[in-house]
Amino acid sequence: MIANDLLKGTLRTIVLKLLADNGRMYGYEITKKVEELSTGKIKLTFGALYPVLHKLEAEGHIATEVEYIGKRVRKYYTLTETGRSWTEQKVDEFFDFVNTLTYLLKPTPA
Amino acid sequence: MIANDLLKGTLRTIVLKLLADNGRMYGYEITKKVEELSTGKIKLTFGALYPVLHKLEAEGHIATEVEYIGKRVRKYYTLTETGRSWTEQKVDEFFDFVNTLTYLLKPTPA
DNA sequence: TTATATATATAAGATGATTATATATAATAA
DNA sequence: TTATTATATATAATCATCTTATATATATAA
Repeated sequence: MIANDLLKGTLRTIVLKLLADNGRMYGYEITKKVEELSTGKIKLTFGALYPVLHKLEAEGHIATEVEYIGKRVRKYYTLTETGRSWTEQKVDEFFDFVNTLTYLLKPTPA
Repeated sequence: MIANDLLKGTLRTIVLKLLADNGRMYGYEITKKVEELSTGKIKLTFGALYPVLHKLEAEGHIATEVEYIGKRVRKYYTLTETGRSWTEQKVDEFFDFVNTLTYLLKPTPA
């Protein structure tokens, strides 16, 4: 049984994987990176992103460091130990889902 | 920009594609077929399926025929003309989404 | 005759995303 | 120098979708 959250919550997986690949990142940076990597096809909205980041933090998957760029606050996020293994798991789950769906949507049986 | 409904609403796409491949089907049959094709990995719930079927019908993508098996009612669904082209579009959109996400989640850059 | 499978349907509740709004600094163009 | 755009985070209202629970009824197998 595929985790239902996968059907909706790909956002979490994307955020986690970006942090796994790029070390530490801040929210705004994440939206830019996703837009860049997807050649504009995916644009994360802040109303979705920040709640997800706060939730991941509350769950212990990511940790924060606050930095000041001039007078402007910037919150950097990094994966925790548990966050790292959880990311792998989530990415695997996603590809499992894709394989299943690809099979369902590709063939044209009798 | 990838359609946001894709991130959530793969259920609609699955239902449409099954109807495209198998001609006419009824609700219960669809759940069984999805379970079979996904080797038990995806189990559609009726609380999700029937509202989707009703919505697709209201939108003109599918049409119904009622049949009686003994005394039991069975509602067969078939794609309409617009439903058929819409299905193609939805399936294409899904694979576009998969390609983008695969790129996002696969590489491990610097 | 009792449990399971077939068959459809809706309502309550949870979750997740969009849109709107708020606040503030920094950089660039007019 | 002033207006606009980019940077940066955050929350609330709203909407769509999915899960869980519930209701109803027939057919079949143990």
